[in-house]
Amino acid sequence: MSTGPAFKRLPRAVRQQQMLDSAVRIFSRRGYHGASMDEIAEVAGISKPMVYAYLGTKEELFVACLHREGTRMVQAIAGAAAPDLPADERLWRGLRAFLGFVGAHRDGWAVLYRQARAEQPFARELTVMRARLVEVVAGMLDHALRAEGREVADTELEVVAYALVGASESLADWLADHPEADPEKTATQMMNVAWLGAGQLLHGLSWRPPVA
Amino acid sequence: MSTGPAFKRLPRAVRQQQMLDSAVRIFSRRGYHGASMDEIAEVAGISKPMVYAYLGTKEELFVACLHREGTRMVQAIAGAAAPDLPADERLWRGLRAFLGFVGAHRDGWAVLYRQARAEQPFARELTVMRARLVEVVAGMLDHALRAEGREVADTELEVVAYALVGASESLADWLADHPEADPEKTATQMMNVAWLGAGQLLHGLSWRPPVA
Amino acid sequence: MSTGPAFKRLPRAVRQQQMLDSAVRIFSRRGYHGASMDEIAEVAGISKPMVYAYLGTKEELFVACLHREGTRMVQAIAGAAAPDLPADERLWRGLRAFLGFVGAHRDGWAVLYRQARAEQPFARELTVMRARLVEVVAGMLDHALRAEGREVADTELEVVAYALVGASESLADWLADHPEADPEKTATQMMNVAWLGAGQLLHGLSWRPPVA
Amino acid sequence: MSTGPAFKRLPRAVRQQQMLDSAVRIFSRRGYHGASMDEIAEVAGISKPMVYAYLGTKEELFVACLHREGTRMVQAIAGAAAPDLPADERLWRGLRAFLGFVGAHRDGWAVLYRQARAEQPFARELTVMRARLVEVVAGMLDHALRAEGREVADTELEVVAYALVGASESLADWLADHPEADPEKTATQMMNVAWLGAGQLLHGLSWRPPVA
DNA sequence: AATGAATGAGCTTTCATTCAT
DNA sequence: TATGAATGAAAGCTCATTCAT
Repeated sequence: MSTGPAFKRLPRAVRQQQMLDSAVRIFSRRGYHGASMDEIAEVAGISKPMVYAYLGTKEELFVACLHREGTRMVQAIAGAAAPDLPADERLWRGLRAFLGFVGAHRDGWAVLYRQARAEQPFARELTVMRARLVEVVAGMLDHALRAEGREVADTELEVVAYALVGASESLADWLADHPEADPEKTATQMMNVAWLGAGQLLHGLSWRPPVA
Repeated sequence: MSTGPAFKRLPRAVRQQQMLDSAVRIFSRRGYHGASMDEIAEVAGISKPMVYAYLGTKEELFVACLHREGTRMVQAIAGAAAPDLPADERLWRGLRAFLGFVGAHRDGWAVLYRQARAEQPFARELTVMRARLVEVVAGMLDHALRAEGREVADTELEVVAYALVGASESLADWLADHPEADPEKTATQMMNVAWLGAGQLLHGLSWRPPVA
Repeated sequence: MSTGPAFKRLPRAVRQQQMLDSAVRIFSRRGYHGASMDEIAEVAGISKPMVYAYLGTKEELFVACLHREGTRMVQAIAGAAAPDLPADERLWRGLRAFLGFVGAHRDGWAVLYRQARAEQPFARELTVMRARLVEVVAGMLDHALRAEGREVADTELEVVAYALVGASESLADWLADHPEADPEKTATQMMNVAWLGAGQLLHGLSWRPPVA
Repeated sequence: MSTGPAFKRLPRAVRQQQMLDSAVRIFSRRGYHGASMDEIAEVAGISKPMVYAYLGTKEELFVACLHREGTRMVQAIAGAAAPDLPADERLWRGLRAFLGFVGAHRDGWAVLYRQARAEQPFARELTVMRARLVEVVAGMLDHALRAEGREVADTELEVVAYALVGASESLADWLADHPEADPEKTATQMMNVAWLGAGQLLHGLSWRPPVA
């Protein structure tokens, strides 16, 4: 007597992952509008009504993709920046994780993200996503400030964090368009701007990654 | 024998601008795919075939919008940053001009840009556009560097410029979502990150805009 | 539990035939350009997207019609002219079959054919079709020649066959415009010209169909 | 003092011929539907409203082309076949004139004709045109018959003439598709079929053009 | 659970044709 | 006379989405 049904048909969870996999592939390759439910279903090796049954409309399907990939990314970053390190080290690790992730999924995350930015219906999901990131970064900064016994208004912190996140997203985009570029090096350069600022860069200073 | 405005049979040049105006509005409001040529024509107060006659296909029309708005923006920025000022002053002016422009055309440039990134066919136009911006920013930095007798590889400059532009774009986005925010103040904060870097910010330093 | 006809959800093969039937009707009635996919779908009792799903674009649909009707016709003719009869008998039977077929499908084949000649994209299909016919006729002639121990260059045969086919097509056209005319009699007259030639006709000779 | 107006603008008749010239060019090159009034006007070096003013709608314009070219052709043929020659000689001259004409206007007449056959609205004009030809041919045959003291029903004559005309048209078409072919030779072969008939050809007879 | 059959709705694009100057 | 400006109307094609089996 088995502990569960015999799955001649694959179990629901597995099927869903297959669908998401192919959806991510197609959305990335063709863009949100260029992708057709037909092709997605075909690539998933399944019939269209199944896709609707499991993951809802095209919009919902895209959100699901966004969600899954975004969660993976946030985890990758959060996992990299241990809270008990100095601020610059944490920032560096976070950045490296972020750009590393994007570099490794050049055709996945970055493109989905780009698509999402273009369409209003995904604003909500994006906002949530970005909020998590900003929160992480702002947390780092706040932590460091408190360690020095100083304090800053929340909105100011948010704007700074937002700028940092924005710059990183931009570089992520740039990475997606430059397959030959090295994420590690790009992260270093970003760190230079972010940590030292253009002013000091111009005066010859530069930041170097700690030796691992 | 009134010399008053004739509402029909306008000369080509005038009609074209009307069309572009309407197209920018609609593309921004609905997105590239969401926009229909019907609506664009209607808002322009003209029939569809005229749009095709004067500005070509939807794709070409979008490129035309991108081109016009992009050119305006670049001019606004380049005009603001006089070449004979110190680097931080130039950067500041450029930033302020950029965020000011975006703030003033909240429904124009930023949205078009976002749309364009999502669709392959506009890659070319975008590359050109961005190249101009990056060139302006990189030019500022390069100028400052040479003044100090130092030199940096082009790609490095490009990445830094890219990060700065990206951070600004991000804040532009943030501005678009926070109508109550003050562009001037946002520019100042951005300048802080960009010029001083997070490191110094954390140590209590801060940059202040020069008194006009 | 009726086994009566279901009017919806028919299997693909059936629908395709319905579509082709309707397409042939409409193309013949309105001409290739005059025909609209809308009307074809409507007459087939189905929605437009199905037509596209099963038979492709308008051009492909027309080719499919041409192909189906042409094949039917060639079969009718080839089946009529048994290879072991004398040449004139075979020619006669072929002719009769051809004009009979056209007479029976007055609104089908002849009109499609006429349409196809006018449009470049169908040249290929037409060439193939006509080649089959010419081949059949040339085959008859060649067979007869060899039986007499003589031989003629292929191109000459082709031209003669072409002329015969052309004359027949012309009469087919004439039939289409004279609904009261008798295909059988027309075939006899054609046979007179084709077999005896105008020269002998003028001298009082005439050819009579063999008593069946 | 000039005997007429000074034509800074070309006189109407000349303009019309220019338009017809370019119309024939475009109709032949693109087909009736593929041709656009825009292109015709452009090629004629004139504005569209002028075309409408001078030659009416697209349909009327096409009929005008058909008419002019058809008339030229009929004249060429009628002029070639002098009535006081023996029947075969007249037939031969007519044929040669016809195929010669078509060969010389490969992109003109044959293509217009092909187009016209495909569209109902031109049936009338075509009927008239063909009637003139059939009349000419039937006249030749009738003349020859009467010379021998015999007589044939009109419809029979018409069918025979029709077959001959049809065969010739077919070969004209064939010529249009085979630019390398020699009209003279094609005419000879046609004459063989038409005059001697397939029966005698098969027995080794052949007709030769009279030495000029 | 799974799918082939089916469609409503909409979009871009083109063209013959006519005003108004 | 001559033309740039303007449009009504329609057609081909695609797609997300849902029945009926």
